[in-house]
Amino acid sequence: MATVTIRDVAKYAGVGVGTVSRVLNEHESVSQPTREKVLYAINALNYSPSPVARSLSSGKTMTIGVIVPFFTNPSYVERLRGIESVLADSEYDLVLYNAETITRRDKFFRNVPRRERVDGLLVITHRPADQDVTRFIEMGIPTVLIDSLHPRLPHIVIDDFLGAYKATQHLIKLGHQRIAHISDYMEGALNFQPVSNRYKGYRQALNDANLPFSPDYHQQGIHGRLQAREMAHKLFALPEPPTAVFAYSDTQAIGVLEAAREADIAVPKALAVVGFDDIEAAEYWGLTTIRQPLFESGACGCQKLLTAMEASIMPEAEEITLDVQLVVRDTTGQFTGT
Amino acid sequence: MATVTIRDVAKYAGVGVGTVSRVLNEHESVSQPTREKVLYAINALNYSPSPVARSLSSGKTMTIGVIVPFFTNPSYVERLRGIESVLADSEYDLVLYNAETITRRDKFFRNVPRRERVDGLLVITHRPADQDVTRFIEMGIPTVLIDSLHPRLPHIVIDDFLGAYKATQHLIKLGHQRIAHISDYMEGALNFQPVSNRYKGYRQALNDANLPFSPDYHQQGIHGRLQAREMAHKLFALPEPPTAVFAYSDTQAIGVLEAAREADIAVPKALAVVGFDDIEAAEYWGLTTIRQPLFESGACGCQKLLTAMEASIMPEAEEITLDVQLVVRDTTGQFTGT
DNA sequence: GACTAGATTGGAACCGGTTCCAATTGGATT
DNA sequence: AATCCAATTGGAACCGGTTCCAATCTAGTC
Repeated sequence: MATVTIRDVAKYAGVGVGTVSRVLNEHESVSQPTREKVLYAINALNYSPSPVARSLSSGKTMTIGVIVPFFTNPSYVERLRGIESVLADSEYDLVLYNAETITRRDKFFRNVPRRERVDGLLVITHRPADQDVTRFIEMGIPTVLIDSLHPRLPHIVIDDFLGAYKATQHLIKLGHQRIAHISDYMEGALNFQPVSNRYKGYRQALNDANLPFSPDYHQQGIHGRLQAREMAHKLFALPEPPTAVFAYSDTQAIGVLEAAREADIAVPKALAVVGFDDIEAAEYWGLTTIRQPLFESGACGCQKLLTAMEASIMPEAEEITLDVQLVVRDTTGQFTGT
Repeated sequence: MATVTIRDVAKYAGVGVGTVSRVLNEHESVSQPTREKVLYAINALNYSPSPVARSLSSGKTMTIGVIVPFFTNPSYVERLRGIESVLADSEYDLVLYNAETITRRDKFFRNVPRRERVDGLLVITHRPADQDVTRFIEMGIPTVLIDSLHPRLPHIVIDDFLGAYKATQHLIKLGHQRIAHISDYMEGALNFQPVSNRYKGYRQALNDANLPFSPDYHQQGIHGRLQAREMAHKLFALPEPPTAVFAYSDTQAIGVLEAAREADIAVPKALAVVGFDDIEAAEYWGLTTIRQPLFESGACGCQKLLTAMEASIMPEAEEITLDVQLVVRDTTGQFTGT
C-alpha cells in the first residue's frame, strides 16, 4: 500500500498543501466549501497524517516518557495506573523506560530528554543529579518527579519520615519495645531517598519513646519478598529477637509474614508486623500498613505535567506532599509477651 | 540550547553531511582519518542525532507498540515483564497502549499500526478482526499475538481448554461432584478467546466424568477480585451449593477465597478452589492453580517479533503453544462431605 | 605517461508534515 | 469607478536526518 501523503490529498481536492494542513489542524481560516472538499478527499484516499513527519516539523512528539525502576513492582504498577488514567483522556502516547540499573538509568537520563523524543517526562523514584536536571531544563523538557525530589523540579512526594514515624509509634503504643526495621540497602547503588527517610522516622520514633536502637535490628537487603524472608529469619535468630517489625514496604512485610509462618511464630501474638504502601496484597494478608496514595501520586504528577506542557512552559518547581495514613489490620495487636 | 544538526557537524569537521551520516551508521567506506575528524567534531559539538528526523527519512521508528488490556492486572504485568526483558537488550523503545474498552481497542487497531508509528506490534489477549489483520499486513507492520490468535499471524497461546480440563479433572479426582465455574462474561464486549475455551474445558471434564452441569453453577461477571467475591456468595446461596469452584483466574479465585472466609466456609474442607495463571499472589494464598508461563509468553512473543523485524519480513504465521501445569497447593483436598 | 578500477567523498533530493509570506478574491467604502 | 481591507488560499522553505549518484582521488597496469 503506497503511502498517501498530504500532497496527494491536496492534488485530489484541487487545493494547496497548506490548506490541507489547515483543515487537519482545525485552523479557522478555511472556508466551509474548501474544508468539505478536503475532508472528502481525505476520506476518499483513506489518508491519515504521519506522526513522525508531523513531529519533525512541529517539534512535538505527542509522547510522554516515564522512567521507572522495576515497573513490575506492585507499587509502581499502581502509580503507572494513575498516570495512564490521566493520559487516556489525552492524545499522548506513553513510552516506558524501565531503569533497573544505574547504567540504564543514566543512559535514559542522558538520551531520553530530547525534544525529538518526548514532549514531557515523568521520573519515578529515581533521583536525577544536578547536571541531569540542568540538562532537562536546558533542553526545555518539562519534567515532573514522582516519589523523588529535586529543588529545581516539581515533585510529588509523601512524608516518608512521618509515615515511618507513625508506623513505629503505633507499635510502641501497643507496648512493643524491641522493634526491628527491614529495608533496602541505604547506601545502595540506586540510593533511593525514601529508604533513608523511613529509616530516620523509625529511629526518631524510638528516640522519642526513649527506646534503645540496636544495629542488629536494622536489616538491609535487596528489595523483594524472598530477600525479606531471609532477613526476617536472621532477626528471629538473634539472642533477643524483636517482637515487632516495621518493614520498608508491603512486599517486604509479606516476606516477614511468610518467615513467621515458616518459623511458627504467631502473628500478631508473638510478632507484630507493619508494612508501607498499602498495595492490594496488603488487604489479602490483613497487613497493618501505612497507606500512601500511589494511584493519586501518578495521576497528580501526570496532570501537573500535562498542564505545564499545554501552557508550553516548564512546570514551576514546587513540592506537593500527599498524605500518609496508618491502616490498622490484623498483623498488629497489643503486646502480650514478657 | 540551539540544536546541533548534522550539517553543523559536517561544517565543523570540514566534510559533507553524507560522510557524517556514514560515520554515524557505521558504514564501512569511510577512511580512518575522516572518521576521526567526524567523531572529534561530534564530541566537540555534543551532537546527538534526532530520532524523529532519522525515523522520517529511514522509515524506522525504533519503537515497539504493545496493545494490552488492563496492564495493571497481575498476569499482564508478568507478560510485560517478559517483553521488557527482551527489549532491554535491544535499541527499541516500548510504547504502551492500554486498551480497556472496545472503543480504545479499535482506535488503537486503526491508528497504531502505521509505519511511521511503530516498527512492530505485540497484541496481548485482544483479538484483531480479519480486516484489522489485513490492515496490519498491508501496512507491513510485523505483528505477534500473545494469548490471542489469528490464522494469519504468529501467536503464542496456551491450551486453555486443556488447563481448564486439568483443573476440573483434579477436582473430580478428589471426589467432588458439584463443581462450579466462575468466569468473565463469555459474550462480553471484549470477547476474549480464553474465557470460552476454559469454559469448554470445564464442561468437557464434567461430561467425561458423567457429571451433570447446571447453568446455575456457571457465574459470569466483570473480571476482578471483588466481583468474584459477589459471584461466590451467589453460589453459596444456591439450594445445592457447589463443593468446589474452578475460577477463570487466580484473581477471581482469591475473590472466592475471601468470600469463603466471610461466609465461614472452611477451605479446602468444605470448599475446594482452583485458580488459573499462577500469579505471585497464588503462592501467598496457597492456591491450587494452573500455571501458565506468563513471563515466557511475553519474552517468546517479543523475541519472535524482533527476529522477524531484523530480517525485515512479516513473521510467519504459526501457533506456538506453551505448556500449562497443575500446581497443587492448599486450597484443594479430598472431598469429605456428604 | 596514459588509462582504469576501486575507494572515498560531497551534496542534492527526498521523507511528509507545518508555517509563513505573498497573491488572489470579493465586498464595502468613498 | 477606484481604492482598500479582510478573508482565504497556494506553495516555497524548512525540520534533520538518509541515500544515491556523480565527482574526485589513489594506486596499479601496460
